[in-house]
Amino acid sequence: MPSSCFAEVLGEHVELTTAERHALAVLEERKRDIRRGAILQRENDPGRELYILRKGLMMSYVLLDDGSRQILRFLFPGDLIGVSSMIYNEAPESLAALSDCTISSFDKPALSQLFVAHPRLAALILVFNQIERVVLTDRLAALGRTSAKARVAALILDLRNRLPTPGKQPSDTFPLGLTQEEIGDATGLTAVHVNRMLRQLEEGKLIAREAGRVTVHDSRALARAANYVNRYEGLELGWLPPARD
Amino acid sequence: MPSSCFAEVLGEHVELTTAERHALAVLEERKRDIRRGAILQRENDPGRELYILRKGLMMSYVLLDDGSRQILRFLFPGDLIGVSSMIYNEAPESLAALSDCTISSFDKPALSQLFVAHPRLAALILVFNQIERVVLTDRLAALGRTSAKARVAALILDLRNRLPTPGKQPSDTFPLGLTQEEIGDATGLTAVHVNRMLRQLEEGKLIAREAGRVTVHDSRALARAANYVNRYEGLELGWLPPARD
DNA sequence: CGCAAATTTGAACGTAGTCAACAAGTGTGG
DNA sequence: CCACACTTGTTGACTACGTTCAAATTTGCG
Repeated sequence: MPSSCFAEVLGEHVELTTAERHALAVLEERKRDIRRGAILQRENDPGRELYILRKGLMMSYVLLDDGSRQILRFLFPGDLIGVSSMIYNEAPESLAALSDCTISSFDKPALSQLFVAHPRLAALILVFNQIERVVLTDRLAALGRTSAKARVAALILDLRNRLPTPGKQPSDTFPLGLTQEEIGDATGLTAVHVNRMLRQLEEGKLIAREAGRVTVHDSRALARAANYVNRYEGLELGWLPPARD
Repeated sequence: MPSSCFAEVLGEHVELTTAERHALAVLEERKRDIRRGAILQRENDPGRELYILRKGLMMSYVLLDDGSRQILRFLFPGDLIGVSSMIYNEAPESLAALSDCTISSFDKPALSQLFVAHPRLAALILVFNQIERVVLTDRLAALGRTSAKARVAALILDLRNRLPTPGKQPSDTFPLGLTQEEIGDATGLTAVHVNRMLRQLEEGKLIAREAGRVTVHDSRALARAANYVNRYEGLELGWLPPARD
C-alpha cells in the first residue's frame, strides 16, 4: 500500500526500492484538506513550500495587468507542485483548487536532502519536469498556431487522459469539472467562443455533453483535430542512475 | 579561464568548487562547429545526445501537420539543450542553428553520473529547468492573452537581455539576427503582421531600426507594453544542497 | 552584377472578441 | 421547502484584430 501519491506516479515508470519509497513517504507525512476555490499560493508571494496533490483538481495560473487570466496547467493527484516558485523570491504563478482537494506540503530542505540521498529520484524529478515542459510547449504551439476548435479539442483529450478513474484506464465519459470561462482561460479564448466550439464539436459528433459530463465519441478524429500527443507515454529511462539501497 | 560555458552560467549564481568545475568541464570536452541553418536534432528522431551551446544563436521548434512552425525557444551560449528529447524515444522538438554555432555534446550516462557525484549541480540543473519553464509560461500567457504588439515587444526585450555582449551588460542596440518570419513563428503571428507591429513600435518611438540592428529607445514603455519580467533575476537559492569537495 | 530571400504596403476577408439579453442551474437563507 | 440571488451557459448581432493574397521594393549574397 503506497503511502505516497507521488511515489505511486514514479512507480509506474521504475521499480522503486524500499529506501526510495521511504524517502518519498517523508514528503507526504503532513496532509491537509483545502476547499474548492481556495488559493494555495498567490503570484508574487514568497514560495516557501512545495506541495504534492493527493486528491482533487487544481490549476496554476497567472493574472495579467489588464485583469485577464491565463491558466498554465491543470494539476492532478500525484503531481509535485510549486517547484518553480521555490527558486524565486516571489512566486511566478498562483495555485488554486478547482475542487475540494487534499494536499501534502514540505519545505525546500526536504527536496534538497532528497537530491543528496537519492540521485535516481532526483533524475526522476528532472524527468517529470521535462514532461511538464513538453506539455507546456505543446500548448504553446496550440495557442500560437492552431484554431480555437483544435485547442478546445486538445483540452478535452488531455482531461480524458489525466483525470483519475476508478480503474486507471481513462474513461470516455467524465465530468468536465471546469466552467467554460476556465476552459477559455486555459485555451486563450473567451467563454462565449468556447461555448460555440463545444457546440461545434458536439454537432460534428466528436463529443456529447449532458449534465456537466462529457463523452468522447471519436477520439481519433478529436486527436487529429487537436494535434494531440500523450506526453506521459513513450519515455526512455534506461539512462537513469542506479537506485540507492 | 573557464573551460565550460555552462559552468560560467551556473557560476553566476553560486560559487563552484574545483570538483564541480571539473565535472562540468567533462561535459564540454568535445567541441563542434555547425553552420547557420543546420539541424542538430529533428523532431521524432531519437534524442541520443545532450548539447551545450558555446557560441551562436539556435532555436527549438515544432512543425504542425498543416506545415506551420512554432518556435519554442531561442537558445544562447551556456544553455543546456536536448534534455526534453533525452527522456523520450522520439524527440518532441527540433533544434536548429540560426547563426554559425559552436556546440559541445555528451551522452545520457554523463548526465546521470553528474547527478550521482554532484547533487548540488543536479539541483542547479533543476533550477535552470524551472527558469526555462517559467519563461515558457510567460510566453504561453503572452500568446493566450496579449496583443500582437505586446508579443513582439516582449521578444525584443528578451533578445536584448539574453544576447551576449562584449561587456556582459545588455546593450540597447543589437543585431536582430532573426527574419520577420522567424519572429512570427515565435510569437504566433504572420510575417506580414510582425512587420506592421515593428513599424508601430518604431512610430511610437519605442524602438528604432536600421541595417538589421534594433535599438531599444524606451525599455520602460516596452516592458509595460509587453508584461515582461526578466526570469533570470530574483532567484532564491539558499536551499541548495552543500557542494561536494 | 544578378538573383533569391526578406521586407514593405494595400485591400479584402474571416476568426474570434465584444456586448447584450435571456435561460438554466446552483446554492443559500428565510 | 421555497424564494431569491448569483453564477454559468446559450444565442444573436456587430466589431476588430490579425490573416491572406498579391505586388512592389529592398537587402544580402554568390
